[in-house]
Amino acid sequence: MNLPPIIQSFVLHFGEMGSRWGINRTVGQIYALLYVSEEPLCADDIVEALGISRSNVSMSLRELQAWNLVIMRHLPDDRRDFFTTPDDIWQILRTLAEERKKREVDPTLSVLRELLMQKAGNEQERYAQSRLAEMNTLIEQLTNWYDDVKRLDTERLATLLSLGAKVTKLLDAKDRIVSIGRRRAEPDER
Amino acid sequence: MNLPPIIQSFVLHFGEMGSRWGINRTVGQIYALLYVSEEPLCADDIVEALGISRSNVSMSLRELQAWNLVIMRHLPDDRRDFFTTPDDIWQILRTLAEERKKREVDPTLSVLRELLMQKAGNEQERYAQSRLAEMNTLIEQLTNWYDDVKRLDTERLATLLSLGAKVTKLLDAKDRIVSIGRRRAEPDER
DNA sequence: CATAAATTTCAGAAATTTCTGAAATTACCG
DNA sequence: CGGTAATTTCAGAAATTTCTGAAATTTATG
Repeated sequence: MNLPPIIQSFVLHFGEMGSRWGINRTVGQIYALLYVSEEPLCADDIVEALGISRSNVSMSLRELQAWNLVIMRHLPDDRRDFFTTPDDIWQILRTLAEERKKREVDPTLSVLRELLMQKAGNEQERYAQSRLAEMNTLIEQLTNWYDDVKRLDTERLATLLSLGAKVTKLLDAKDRIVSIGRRRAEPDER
Repeated sequence: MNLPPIIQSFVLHFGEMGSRWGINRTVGQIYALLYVSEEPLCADDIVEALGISRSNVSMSLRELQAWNLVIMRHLPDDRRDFFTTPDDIWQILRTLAEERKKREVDPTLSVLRELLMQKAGNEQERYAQSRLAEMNTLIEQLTNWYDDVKRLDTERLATLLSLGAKVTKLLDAKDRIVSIGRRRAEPDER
């Protein structure tokens, strides 16, 4: 591996974190490299930059494509495939959330629903089902919230984020304001 | 493994999902078993239920304790350690979020900050740093939001969730209401 | 359609992670 | 203390995942 120091550190870090994030080292390194590269890279660029085998690059790129985390591009008069990450980091975040949900949450939700349809055979199973029901409800609340929020454009999403918990205070304030509005004048919104 | 069918399916599912969630099969199975068990279990109960070695149970419980996902309890006149999960699933969610942040996000944030302090050696590194800066900003926004929201009590958190994207609409509405309030009367809140 | 370039596939090697059984340690009790 | 039950540690075995090189396939071109 022969990269400028800052880039190398970043690439190595992503490689090490890979296992915690459910991807492997090479996939993490390739992603990091593409993320900080201004121009799209072809497979052999990656081989050279990271010092890994061509076939490993091929399989790892395939993995990244399955995650929708990289974009394949073509240059005129060049039949090689080139790869980049999207420029917009908010878009990357959305993709990441979507794919992780698909892989890490949806299968569990579907198992929970199936197990909740079954008839408990004894007291032990009845208790277990009550716990599964709690988990199911929680995950449904979270995914409903997520489905709602993911449709926001970036600007509104950023607003929502910057508000954080203040939202609930705003809600309280809004209730008071509405009641003041009702007392003193008829607002044109409910 | 000899468990009632519903519990067995749930335990096996958590085991399979384990690798996607960054824990291993046994840890996933033990957690699932404890989660659906009404009474605390001791290590030998787990050995028997899951058909795995005593030492594996010991190491996996240690791992779950490191994640703060299980609680150790003692029964009178019994020197064995018993284990359960917290009853409150919202509390479980908070713990999970906290621990995943600690393991999956914080190390990256710290690397990003360090790399952003360094002086770029060339144009390639300058571009890379601009990308790192974007990532750093995004992660900071997300973690600030998280730090804010995690302090909410369960009721307010549930309210926030159920609102979802409607929050931004409420904000718009609130602006209009406030302006109406201002025009027609002096509200006692800003 | 022959050739060449690029990419993918895949069997087995290498590396890593997980699991076990035996031994060591700890905690408690009379 | 000495004994016993419970737990932990850890070296190596087993299982799984990752990686490679060689061969096969795909794609474009004259």
